[in-house]
Amino acid sequence: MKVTIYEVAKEAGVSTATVSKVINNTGNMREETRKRVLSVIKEMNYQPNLVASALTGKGTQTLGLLVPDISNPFFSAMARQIEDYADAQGMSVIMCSMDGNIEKERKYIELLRRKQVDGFIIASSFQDTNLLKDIINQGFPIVMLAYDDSTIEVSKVTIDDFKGGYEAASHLYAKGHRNMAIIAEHTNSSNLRIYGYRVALEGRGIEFLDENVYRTTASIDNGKASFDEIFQKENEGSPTAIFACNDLLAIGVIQGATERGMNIPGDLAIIGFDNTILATTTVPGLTTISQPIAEMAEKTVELIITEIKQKKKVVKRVLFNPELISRGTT
Amino acid sequence: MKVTIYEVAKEAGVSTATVSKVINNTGNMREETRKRVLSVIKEMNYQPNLVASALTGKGTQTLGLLVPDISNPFFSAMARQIEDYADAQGMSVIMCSMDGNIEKERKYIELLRRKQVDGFIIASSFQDTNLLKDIINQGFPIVMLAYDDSTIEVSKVTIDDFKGGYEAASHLYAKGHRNMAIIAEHTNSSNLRIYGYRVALEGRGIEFLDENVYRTTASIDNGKASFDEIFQKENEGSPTAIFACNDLLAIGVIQGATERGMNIPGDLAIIGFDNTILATTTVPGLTTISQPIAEMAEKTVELIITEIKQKKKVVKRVLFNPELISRGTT
DNA sequence: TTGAAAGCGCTAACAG
DNA sequence: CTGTTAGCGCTTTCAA
Repeated sequence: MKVTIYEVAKEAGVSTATVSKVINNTGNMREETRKRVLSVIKEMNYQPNLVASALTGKGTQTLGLLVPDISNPFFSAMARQIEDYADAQGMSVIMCSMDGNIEKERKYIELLRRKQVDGFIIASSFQDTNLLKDIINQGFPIVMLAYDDSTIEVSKVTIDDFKGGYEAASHLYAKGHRNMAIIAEHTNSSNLRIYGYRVALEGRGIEFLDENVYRTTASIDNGKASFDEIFQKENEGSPTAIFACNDLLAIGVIQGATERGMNIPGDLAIIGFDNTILATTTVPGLTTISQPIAEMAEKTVELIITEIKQKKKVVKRVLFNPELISRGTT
Repeated sequence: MKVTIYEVAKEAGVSTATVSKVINNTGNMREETRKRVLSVIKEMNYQPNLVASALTGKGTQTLGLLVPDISNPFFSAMARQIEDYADAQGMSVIMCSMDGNIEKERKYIELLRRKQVDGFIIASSFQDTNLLKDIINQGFPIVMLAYDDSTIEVSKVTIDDFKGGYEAASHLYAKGHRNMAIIAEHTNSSNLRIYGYRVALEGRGIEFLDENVYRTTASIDNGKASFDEIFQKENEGSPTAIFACNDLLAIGVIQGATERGMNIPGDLAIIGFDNTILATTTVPGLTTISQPIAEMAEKTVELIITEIKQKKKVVKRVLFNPELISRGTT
């Protein structure tokens, strides 16, 4: 049988209240008593039952992390950092991959609610924002990470997507490119990146053409498909550079270009976004826009924990700076 | 205020016992009663508190997943599958990255114990096996995934590492290589892979030399460092092929070789292990030995859940077959 | 078919 | 400084 606070109390010759106090370092008591209880705890290898403790109102010390797909290197890198910072605060994290699927979103949100998680971290995107609004109304702390939906009033930690797009375009321009295409997702952040890219180009007198924007969803295969689409218009005006809104897409482009025997960056320059591990494994290495994942994760955890502790809603926006990592593809 | 089973009971004009029965689909009752309770539940948007339910003895419906590092693509792929299969059984998973760090192992194990997880999945490796033995003795269900330590008596789901090594060597031999090196980790599974590799070579009359085995830990940088080590012996007998015991190491080798201007696979053939997403992003693609991650994850979840439900230890060993995925590096 | 009531293990007034 | 006790929200006999 598992040892409970009662056994410890009896063995130490005190009440459960006293034991509870030493566990939680609350209240005062004679040093001698504390010592004795402590030694009994150790001797019996007593492990407080956090479920019972949670039931009395002290939270579950667990966070729900909702990402599109934990097996995507960008999110797993993010998850890892979140795990570390959360753990440093005594919090565990339950991971949930949504796959952009509304049904999964509903199921997971409900499950986490029932499990009484202390807060939610929503990363990157979410389809059914009404679900989010519901839990916000129910008073659950939420922080959005790398995801900005202005209709949702919660703290948000994001990168400056506009600036990222601007820098990508500026970099390509500096390398001499005048005709470029962009492969983007159907997301808010992609839109901002496109906008930054556009402003950078127009500021340099280059016309921005909507037809040079290709939309798809993040995957290597889709990147390759977009590449094919771009280059099957066998016209003379093919772009000399492509800005992909994430590394996965950029790698698809690299693969497509390589298959066609194109030289990178000679025939085609490529720049990605996110600076995932994948950007370091290609040959040549992928030039990309880096997000400071660790700092973003740290800030996210800090915000959510603050909100949990204060037991009142806080709404802050924290914006991080993107950084261009120049490698071989440009 | 959150709505509890009491409010529901009162509103429906029944006792909490009855509400509990309809939630859990237990006991019998008039259909009309059930209907009425159900409608009140819906109308009040009642969400049963799983923490309270856990306290009464019905488990927490959560699993602890202990991996070396969730940001490593192999483990994040694994985690994703485990999450899916666990969720299908109504279980959540708390992720924990150990980093091969004994202190973290101790902390996480203790935390998960206190949180009353229903079971543990230990993936790939673990330093302090005594911790494992302790929780086994305390009756916690455990399954080991892609990790075989014969001193620990629990269910295990692994790949046939011997066969994987054997096939890697056979493949290289078939491609005409006679002088090869192997980069391995300090793990049991690496040892088995080396052994399979050795048997394959010796069976073909090739002498196996211990000096051709390089040991390190999994990372791209270490792979590159091992490559350098192999080729800095500027002797004439440099290997024409390298078998790396995982994709990360293999990619380090690709990078090292590329930097030296070597042609792959012309000057050097490379084969990895795991078939992670990284193997698809290199150019040329990395030939590697694939582990059936989805099936392994499914089996793992099945075993742990069976053990949890039966409330008694079961010890099974499930072995999966590796598969050679031939790409451009050989 | 339904309900009363005793827990599950811990916490937090409150009293002594 | 320490203990008594009433919950936290749900489940589960056992009676009725």
